[in-house]
Amino acid sequence: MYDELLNEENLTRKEREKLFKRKEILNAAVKIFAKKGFDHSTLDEIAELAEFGKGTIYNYFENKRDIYLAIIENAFNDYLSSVDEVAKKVKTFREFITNITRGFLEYGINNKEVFSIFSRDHLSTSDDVLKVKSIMDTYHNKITKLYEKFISSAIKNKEIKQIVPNIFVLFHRSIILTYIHHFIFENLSVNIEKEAESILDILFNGILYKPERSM
Amino acid sequence: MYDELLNEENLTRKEREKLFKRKEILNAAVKIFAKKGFDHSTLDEIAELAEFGKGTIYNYFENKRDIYLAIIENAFNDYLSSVDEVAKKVKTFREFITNITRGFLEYGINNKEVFSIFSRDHLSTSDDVLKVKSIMDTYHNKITKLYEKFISSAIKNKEIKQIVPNIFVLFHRSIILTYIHHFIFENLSVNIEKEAESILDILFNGILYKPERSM
Amino acid sequence: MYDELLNEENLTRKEREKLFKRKEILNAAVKIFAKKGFDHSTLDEIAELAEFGKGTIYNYFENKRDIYLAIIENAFNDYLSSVDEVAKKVKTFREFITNITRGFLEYGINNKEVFSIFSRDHLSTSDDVLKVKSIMDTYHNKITKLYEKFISSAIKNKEIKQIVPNIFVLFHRSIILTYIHHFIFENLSVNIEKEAESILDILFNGILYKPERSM
Amino acid sequence: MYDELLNEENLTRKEREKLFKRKEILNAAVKIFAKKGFDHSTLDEIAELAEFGKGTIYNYFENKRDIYLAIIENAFNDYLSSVDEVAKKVKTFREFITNITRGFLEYGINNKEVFSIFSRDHLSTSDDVLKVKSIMDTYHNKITKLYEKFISSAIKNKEIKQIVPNIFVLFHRSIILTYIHHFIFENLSVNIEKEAESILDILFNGILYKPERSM
DNA sequence: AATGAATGAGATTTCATTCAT
DNA sequence: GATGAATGAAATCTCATTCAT
Repeated sequence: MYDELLNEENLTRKEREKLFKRKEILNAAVKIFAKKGFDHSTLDEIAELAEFGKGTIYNYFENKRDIYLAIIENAFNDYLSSVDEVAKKVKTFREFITNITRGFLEYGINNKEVFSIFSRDHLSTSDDVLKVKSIMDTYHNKITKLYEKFISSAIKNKEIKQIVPNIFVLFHRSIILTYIHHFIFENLSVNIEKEAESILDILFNGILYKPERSM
Repeated sequence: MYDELLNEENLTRKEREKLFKRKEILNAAVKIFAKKGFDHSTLDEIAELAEFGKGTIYNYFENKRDIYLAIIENAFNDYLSSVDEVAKKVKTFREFITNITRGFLEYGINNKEVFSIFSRDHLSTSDDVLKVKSIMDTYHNKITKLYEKFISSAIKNKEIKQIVPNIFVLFHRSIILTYIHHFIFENLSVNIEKEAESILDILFNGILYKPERSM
Repeated sequence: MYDELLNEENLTRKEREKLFKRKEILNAAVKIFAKKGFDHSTLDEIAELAEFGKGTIYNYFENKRDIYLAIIENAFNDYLSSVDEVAKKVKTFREFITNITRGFLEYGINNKEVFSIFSRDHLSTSDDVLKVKSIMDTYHNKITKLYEKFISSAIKNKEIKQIVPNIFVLFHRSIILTYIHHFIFENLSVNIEKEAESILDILFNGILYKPERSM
Repeated sequence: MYDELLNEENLTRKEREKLFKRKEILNAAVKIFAKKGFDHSTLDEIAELAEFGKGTIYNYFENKRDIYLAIIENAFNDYLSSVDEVAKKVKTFREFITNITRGFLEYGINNKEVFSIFSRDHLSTSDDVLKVKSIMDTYHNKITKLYEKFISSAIKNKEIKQIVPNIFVLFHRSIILTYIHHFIFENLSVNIEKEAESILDILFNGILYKPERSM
């Protein structure tokens, strides 16, 4: 999404350059934040990795927190976009969940740093991160809306049990994050298709042994 | 577990006193850390809440990080102890999971502060300055060992699918934490029995609609 | 006034020590501020001159501005106290003005640094010094009140012309400051009695009521 | 005086243009400096108000301090010029003082920004980083010279008391500044003639030689 | 000549840790 | 053992100045 902005025809060279540099800074910041967390990351480190002077960063972001928020916001934006895209493309609940699961897994595996930031702070309550909370809330609500449509019709059709959409979204995300965490943690390579299959099997059918596969 | 140490007969009064004061400090620290996170908590605050002089803290802990690690360690210790206790008490896989689910839910709801710290750190993927990951590793492995016994026999008995213990532990923990977080966040009151039931239902049976209950 | 606090019997040794150190810092700060002005004075300089670590300053003052305000406030406090003291002691307008002129001259000559700060910023409009303005206003009003009693009775007795107290206070202060400035500027030694006499001569022979106008 | 430079015939168009732009910058700078003081004014603000790029400023001034000094110098220059002009025009001491008083009052009321900067600096006693004192010294001496001629002849003619020219200049300036400050501060409208009269009345009836002393 | 992005020195402030009492 | 005053390293952020375009 952000990247696409760079290709927009209707930007001047200057503007494209500015956007490009901004992205360079964000890329550096993601790496530092992922490794050390927000509070232990210093602007010196970020600037150094971005190969800019410390002061230059402040021409692109108001302050350190802003950089962090931009990252979080971008990540959620990507998340939301991908869910939205899927929602538009598919018909059934199962298709919806399958697609999202795959997309999410893929994103997480390919963006370990973002994942790391995301999973590190998403339960923090520090004052400074209240703003993060509110961003997350906003996106969570939008995403939930997209799930809801599919969930409620699936419930109506007696495809799935009576589940609370809100919880289900958390639940689904939590399973996927767990998987991603596992693969990053153990430094394993991932076959997206296959892992998505496992996740979906458990999600839909649970862990009980069943001789006849129902999926 | 930690508390039991205080009652141990084989400690002198001095030692018991020391241990008691150490615990006082930890109790204060948990509250502060839970509220503000590690970096925004100051030793002044902790000392004040613990009703000790700031310097005194250093007679009980090497430094601020040590206090934090002690808390994390205690939390994982409690977690391990409770899993261990259950493992000793029950026979079947289902009993095992049911008990742990209930116990964990109860603990989380009743120890919001510890839960808050724990859930912030239980997924750390990089070992930053806080060195939480190495503690986590150790405990995670021990806990996985305890799960394994039940999982492998359940698989053998065709009670459950072929699941990877390692992932399952993460998975189980994650679901429960998600629930707890949800209830704390939305400030809802929790019926432990009932919620454990929901969790277990989804875990065992998945979300697909089934007219005839199989549990 | 402030100094007297140090001798108060009802303070513990600790408290007296604290007050003493605070004063040490203020003394250092006055010198730096006088020489360089508020904005060009650094805490490093102040700390060094006070022979304290930079951080120590913050155990006695909230921030740099606070140090400045304490100085301004002390100066005005001294000023007010001395005017008040005189007001209580004397009967006539002429005695009042004479005493104050002498006292002020003496203070200014003996506290060149304070004078320097005082005359440097008393017309500043920088945002940061708005607080200074309000302190100055408060004191100016109190001091004007003390003048008023003498002025109005002197006007009634036809000793002096109809003058606006508010302006007169400014005016009187301004004359004295001019003198002090001159002596500091030219680095001259001052005979307080004599200079006060000159000032008063100019001042009085301007404002004295005279039936036969000579202008 | 400075403005006249612009009309000088012996300048090329280029030079006149350069001078014009320099003045544009100074006009902007005066406004900013008056409002925020030297240190809280940024070159960004000045450049924006002057409608130039930040870098352009450096084609006209060596650095920020230079801009400030140019303003101070201009102000003192105007001050000196106007005193000089009056000195050339009038004969008597009283005319001299009357004219200067009116001129100064008028200038101050009509150039609040310049007045604000001027009155902040006219008493600097230590030559800090801004190096204002040395400019002040030079001008003060020149101005004193112009006063001296009138003062000494007036003393000789027994029009006025024996006064020190140096002090008298300060004194006169101080009274006027005090008035201007008062009117600006209280946001009062000023009748120049009338206020000049008040000032002169107080000033003269203090310093006029009077055979019959009333004190 | 005009520009404004890049820069880094330098300022304030915080706070974990030390240590003399 | 308990204390808290003293400390200075380290962090964020600002902004005058430079310089390539």
